[in-house]
Amino acid sequence: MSPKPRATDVKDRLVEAAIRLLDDGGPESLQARKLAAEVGVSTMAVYTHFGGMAALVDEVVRTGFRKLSAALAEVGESDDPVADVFSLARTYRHTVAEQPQLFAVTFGQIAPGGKRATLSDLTTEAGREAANEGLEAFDHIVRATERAIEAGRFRPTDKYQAAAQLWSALHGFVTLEASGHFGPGEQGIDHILIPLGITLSVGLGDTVERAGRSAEAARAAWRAKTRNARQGGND
Amino acid sequence: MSPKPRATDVKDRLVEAAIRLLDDGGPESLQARKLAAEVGVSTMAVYTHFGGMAALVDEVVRTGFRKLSAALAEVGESDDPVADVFSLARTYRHTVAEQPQLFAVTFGQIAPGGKRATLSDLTTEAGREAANEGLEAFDHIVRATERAIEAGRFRPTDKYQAAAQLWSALHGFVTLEASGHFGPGEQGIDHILIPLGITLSVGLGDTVERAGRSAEAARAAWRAKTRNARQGGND
DNA sequence: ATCCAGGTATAACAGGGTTATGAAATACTG
DNA sequence: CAGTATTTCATAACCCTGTTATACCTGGAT
Repeated sequence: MSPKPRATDVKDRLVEAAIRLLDDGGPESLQARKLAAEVGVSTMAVYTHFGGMAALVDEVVRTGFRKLSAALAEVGESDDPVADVFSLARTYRHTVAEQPQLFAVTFGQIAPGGKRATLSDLTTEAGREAANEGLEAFDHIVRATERAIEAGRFRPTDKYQAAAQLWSALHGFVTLEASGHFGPGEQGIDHILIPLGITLSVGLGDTVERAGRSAEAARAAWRAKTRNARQGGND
Repeated sequence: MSPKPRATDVKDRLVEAAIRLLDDGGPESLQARKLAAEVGVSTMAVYTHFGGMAALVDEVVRTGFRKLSAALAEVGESDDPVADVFSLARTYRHTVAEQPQLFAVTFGQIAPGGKRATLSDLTTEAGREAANEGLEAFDHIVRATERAIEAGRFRPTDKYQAAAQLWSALHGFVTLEASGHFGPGEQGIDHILIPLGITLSVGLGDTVERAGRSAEAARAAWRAKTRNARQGGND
């Protein structure tokens, strides 16, 4: 079945190098020749392993969604589902802000070579898997929303509909922030994202006081987590 | 001062042709040679009038923001500012959905050739003007928010902060819808966008009943407008 | 009539993705 | 163990796209 798997990790190394080039030099650096030079192979590797640059980019997109989904999975579930929503928002925003170039590609917004990525016209296998990973990321928001409804914090409504509202708002903020609105640095979080979360929570049925306390709890949890991460040394 | 203004409208025709190519064939169709063929000139025209494809794309971006701003300006101001917010949302969504390729470029999300457009690294004059036009579009939301606060519908808060929340949510919905989530057609409007607007209005201080009535008023106004547009024949 | 300045076409160059081809390396087969 | 098939990879070319160098042409100024 496998006559010559001489260096099978070339495929993975190509994807890793692609993300590295992307982070460093933006989409214009994501070129077959640079990629090959980075890994130490010829450009043919791109075609034997992926079939072309488009499919390799699909794989990069898939990796982005997987990273996002993994980051959201790490948030876990506390006994305050609304605080969990705020934690998911902070994590979503942080993950994207850390690798803006990767996620610009991931969200189908930039595509090296000028291709569009409408999720409907995903042809490659990796592209379809990427769409699934994206839904998986969304599912974390759905579950937190469901628990908020069950806990009586949100009015009983369709959980997907409510989660889609939260996702829209969160994604819009992250996108606009990444595009340079809301100024540089982290000021957009306190000035817009957290107030936006409170507005939505209240609009979905929570009280201003409880939503505010949940936002504060999520902020404390976030500080503790980043402090541990810095002490721990990784990331 | 003007030695040979033989066909000065070439510049405008290039931008028009660029948008046409974009709408029809996506960003990959936006090429200097196709553009020149479409207008009936040589590729040199791109360089004498713009200096390169990048500057031409900046001009396309500027046109997109101007269209958006003009569409929002047409909404006008009624005596129900919250209904105006809903009307702005419908208009924003409709304008983008009508020319998804154009606005994918406009929002700096796709850039033919794989360039990024972070608003911070806009070098050309057209790029800076585009950013201003974008702020102008945002200003329509700010003004409606301001009137909602003055009318006592929204709690007194910073109008920019509240408007940024509305903008994030609206932009996020439009972006995700354009990427293919929320399914095809217009179902996302009733299922997500309008409920999202009600959620935000309530969260910002309005009552559920009044927000719902404003949403309904905006829907009626929208139907009347589209009916007139169809009868009128244009668009 | 002559000169000059700017727009234009032509043709070449540069740098991307892609492909044809052959060599090298491994697993299966006898 | 020899041979064969199959997969990976390097080389070199090909095509397409943005860009540029150059000469021409046009229209107004002198």
